[in-house]
Amino acid sequence: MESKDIREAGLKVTLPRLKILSMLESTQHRHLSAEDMYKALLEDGEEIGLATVYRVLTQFETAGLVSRHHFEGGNSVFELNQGEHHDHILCVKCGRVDEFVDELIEQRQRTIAEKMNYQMTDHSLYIYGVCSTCTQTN
Amino acid sequence: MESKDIREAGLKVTLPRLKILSMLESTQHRHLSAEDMYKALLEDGEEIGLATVYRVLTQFETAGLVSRHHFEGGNSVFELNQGEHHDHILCVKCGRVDEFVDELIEQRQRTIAEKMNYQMTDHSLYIYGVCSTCTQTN
DNA sequence: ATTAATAATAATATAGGGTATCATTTCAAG
DNA sequence: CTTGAAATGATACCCTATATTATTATTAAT
Repeated sequence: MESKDIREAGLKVTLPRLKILSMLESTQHRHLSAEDMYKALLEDGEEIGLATVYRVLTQFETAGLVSRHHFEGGNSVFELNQGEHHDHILCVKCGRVDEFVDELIEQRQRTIAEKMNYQMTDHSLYIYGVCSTCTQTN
Repeated sequence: MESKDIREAGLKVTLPRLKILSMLESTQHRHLSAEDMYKALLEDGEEIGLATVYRVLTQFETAGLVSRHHFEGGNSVFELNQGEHHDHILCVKCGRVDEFVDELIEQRQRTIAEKMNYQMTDHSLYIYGVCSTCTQTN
């Protein structure tokens, strides 16, 4: 019942929003760019404009339904907010994305912000590397 | 003697490159966007094109002389590589940028990459918040 | 110093991600 | 249903950054 989430965000329940939300829920590739989604929707026979995809994703982000990530050297990528906060490790060769949680790093960041007299609002941590598959292949 | 660095990078020593390098060395604002530098050069009466600024900075990055950072919601920012590696904490209100080093976080990142079978090549950590000045002012 | 080979520059066009505009369509409350 | 408000889709546009290319500057060899 995704329509509930949309309604609770103060948005009308429309076909594009339902499609985009369900795509984010269902896909194995949980980190998708707006362009990715646009193309996938086209292939599914949905006539949804690219502008709408961007607009809806921005609204979802504002409503706290999704997060936007700016991975190095690529487009922005969107991810459904579910489960606990996590950071990302990604392969610079194949683009694979994995997630991890590390409470020690989280704490340490809070400590640093305090020490430097910042009221922390957010943080982003990306680890880049070559995944095991790509290491073996090459 | 900045010309040595440029020559060692396999690049010809030209006026634009000298100007850009010395600007990165001298400024208090050690984190500058290409646009920032372009404007500053214009004000100094230098006739250096924006494309050249971008080109030179990319070459410097390739040569390992500077690092490029993608701060949230702004242009790319360039910084001279000197001293040890550090991460950044920045103010979402005034754009102030501070640096910090935390060996514990560094280690932890390496451990995580290992555990997840990634050969780590790089990482980026940005903490966002409101700096002390902006907290008081508002 | 001159010169020739080569690389770099400046100006401009172009690319690419993302947003603004606006006429048309869709939703949902009565 | 009807109707007003909100959302959509098409397109134009903005902005950062890169590609193109004729001209200019640098360097190494004379």
